[in-house]
Amino acid sequence: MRKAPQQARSRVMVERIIAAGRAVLVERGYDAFSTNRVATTAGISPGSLYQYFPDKTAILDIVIDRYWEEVAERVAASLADRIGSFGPAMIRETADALVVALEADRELLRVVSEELPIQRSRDRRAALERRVRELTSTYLMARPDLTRRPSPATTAWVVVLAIENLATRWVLDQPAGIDRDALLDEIVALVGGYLSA
Amino acid sequence: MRKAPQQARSRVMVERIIAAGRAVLVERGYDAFSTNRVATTAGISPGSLYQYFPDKTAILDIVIDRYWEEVAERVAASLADRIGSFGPAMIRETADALVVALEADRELLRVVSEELPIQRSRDRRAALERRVRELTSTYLMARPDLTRRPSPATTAWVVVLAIENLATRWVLDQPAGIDRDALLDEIVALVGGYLSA
DNA sequence: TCCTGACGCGAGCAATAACTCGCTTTCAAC
DNA sequence: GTTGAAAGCGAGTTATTGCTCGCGTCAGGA
Repeated sequence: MRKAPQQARSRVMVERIIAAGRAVLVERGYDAFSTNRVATTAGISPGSLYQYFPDKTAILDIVIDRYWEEVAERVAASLADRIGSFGPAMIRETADALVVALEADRELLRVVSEELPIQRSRDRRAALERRVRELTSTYLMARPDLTRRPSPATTAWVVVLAIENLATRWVLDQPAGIDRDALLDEIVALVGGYLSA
Repeated sequence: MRKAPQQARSRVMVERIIAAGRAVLVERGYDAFSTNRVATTAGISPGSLYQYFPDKTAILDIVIDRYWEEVAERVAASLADRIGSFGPAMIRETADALVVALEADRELLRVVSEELPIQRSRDRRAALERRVRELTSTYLMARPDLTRRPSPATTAWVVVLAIENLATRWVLDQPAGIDRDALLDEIVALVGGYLSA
């Protein structure tokens, strides 16, 4: 950020710009994400925009960061509720929390996952993924009775990737014949079967 | 294509343009994929480019189409070799064929998967995915003894998505501590465990 | 060899977009 | 109320890019 907003009106404007950025992204797509259009949508002038954001990508980054932050927070909250539980129920509930979090802003998920040059959101997403993977890995090391797989790190990699991808594709594609409960059944079967294979 | 090349030299040029398109994509990234740069890289003038391609996206589409075509062909060839076989060996060999096919042009895979606004390659990729899914689904219906999962369509969706994603991420991220054999072990365990869950 | 159409060229047009700068308006401390 | 700084404006600058068009060149059949 180029300069910290000091007065209340400017803090409001920064928020309006971010909100407008999200709106443009969702309603017009990434191609239409120009500084001029974001400014117009926010009801301000391009010059004002550049008082607080050094360039176009800074706005984009904040929108994306906030999105993943929100997803992470929701999943983390669900996990915190169930510390100590384990087995199929835990898998199911965690997957459910992820699906709910992704569904909360399906339109932005679509843009972020399918339209954006992924490089942009990659770092933040990878960081989130790594955190979850490490959590899973240490959990597996602490409870070796839960699986017959030899390497906790590898196992965590597989599980996290599989769940993340299934949840994302399900939310975006809404495949016919698979409702939410069916999806969770499949995820539990996939992960459960894998861990005891 | 705007006009069919008739003489040999123009046919050569069309190929040179496509090759240059691939090169620009791989070496400079999607952002640098401009018609002028593609023309310069091909050693021709922008005007010549437009004699055969109606617009920029036409070149891009051909490059991407050819990539997925090649991947599909390699996997299909591997499957054709093993018609009739089944079980863990088939899973392993098919996954292996996919990994090999994706590794053949890792750099282009990176651009196509991570840098391109996915919408571009989505149709072709989705078509390929659907073909494989339907194949898997009918196979599962013909051999209900192979799995305990109730819905062949859903099972195929899960299996294809999981394998595709694990293979792609492995090729692109080269995760430490997981070599090719380990990856295939994990895929076999994941899919095998799931089918008998 | 000549001629016609296919081929190829590259300067340049039109549109767009990121970003700036000189100016006015608003705020708040005194 | 005065004043200096912060906030806000929007026309304009610069750079890029997709694409065209008029003109010269080359291939190959007669």
